[in-house]
Amino acid sequence: MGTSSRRERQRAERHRLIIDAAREIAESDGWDAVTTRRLAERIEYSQPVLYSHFAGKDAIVGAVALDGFTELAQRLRASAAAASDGPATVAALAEAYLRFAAERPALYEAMFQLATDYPFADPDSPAPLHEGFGLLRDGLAAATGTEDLDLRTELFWSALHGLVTLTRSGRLPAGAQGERVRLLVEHFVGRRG
Amino acid sequence: MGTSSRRERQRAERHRLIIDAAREIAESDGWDAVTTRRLAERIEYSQPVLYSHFAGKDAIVGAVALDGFTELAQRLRASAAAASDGPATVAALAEAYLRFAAERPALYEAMFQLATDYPFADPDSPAPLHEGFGLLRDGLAAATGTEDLDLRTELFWSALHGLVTLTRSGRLPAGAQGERVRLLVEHFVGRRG
DNA sequence: CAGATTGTCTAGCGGTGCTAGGATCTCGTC
DNA sequence: GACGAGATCCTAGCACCGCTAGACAATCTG
Repeated sequence: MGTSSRRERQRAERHRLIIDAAREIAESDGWDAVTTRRLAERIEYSQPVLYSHFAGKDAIVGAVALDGFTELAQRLRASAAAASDGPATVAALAEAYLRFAAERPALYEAMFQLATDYPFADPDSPAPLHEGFGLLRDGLAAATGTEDLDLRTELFWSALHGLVTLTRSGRLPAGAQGERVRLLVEHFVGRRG
Repeated sequence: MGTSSRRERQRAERHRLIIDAAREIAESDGWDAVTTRRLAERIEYSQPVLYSHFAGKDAIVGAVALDGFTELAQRLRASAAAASDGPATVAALAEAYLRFAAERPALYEAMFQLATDYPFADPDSPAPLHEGFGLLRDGLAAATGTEDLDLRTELFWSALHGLVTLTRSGRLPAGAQGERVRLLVEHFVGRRG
């Protein structure tokens, strides 16, 4: 039984190793470079071992995406905690969101383009997603009240996500992101001069 | 020379045939089902023929995407023309945009997820993209003036695009799209009651 | 030590985008 | 009308993909 607990621990370590390897390859060479053969080589096991940990490649991507949602929630939490009043919180959240997307492009891609599961509002959705949505909602509530709060949060998230994807694909010029954030916050917390 | 013009015409027809075949397969079975082998079978030629028309599969997807941008611009133009005043135009544009994305999912995917070229604001970008952006801009200008117009147009497009992708991936519940459009327009043309 | 169980690897399946090289068909010229 | 030149097209195959069956080795159990 002592041995079997060691086995379980080693298995968990290898599980983590696979996820980290996938993330590292994706961050350095893009998700196209994340193939089961390369993953196997990286973790120094053969391909079939991957399938004893995950149902398939999609599940591995999904695990990386979940890590991403955790990191995003962390960043949003920190930025909201550091802001002074309601409107400043909304601005800080937006900036933190866009900064995360810019600094972790492979992670963001896994979260929103590759792993299409994990719905937001669903009670069954993993905690980090729930928390991320909740942080945005609380920020908006502090700045603008609770009317249509869920819908406005969804809209706010949509605008942020749209900015990220359109900027990333080169559709929007990358330069004026700061100005766009300013306008975004203006539109969502009401204008004042 | 009469024969060579016929040859050119036939080549152009086959070019069109390839694009339409790709679009049809994508719309009925998804883009994963659009393979060069299936395309070749559909147009009743062998695979290499595809490569005498397009540089690769990406170029075929890009051609479908361009068709999509043309159709989107057409819809936006029609909906703007039918609207009464400025705010109504903005609402009509938003509704037309979301309706297009909902009715032509494969086309929208080609335009925004698969064919990452074609920037918006660039003067070199194809006419339909330019026109689509211009229609959104003109609608916003009629409702809200010209201050920060380009940036606000980019933001408006981002919000629409974010709504589309998050809804499509199941992240947002599909039901309340009408309410979200109402809020979106409210946020962009100013609140009144 | 023998047997059962667990863990891992080799080898291979059917699929992908893409291309080299040969066959065929059409055309202008004699 | 026969013929060489050139355009046109197809067969066959490359390297890669995600995934899996079945053989092999290591470990635990009686």
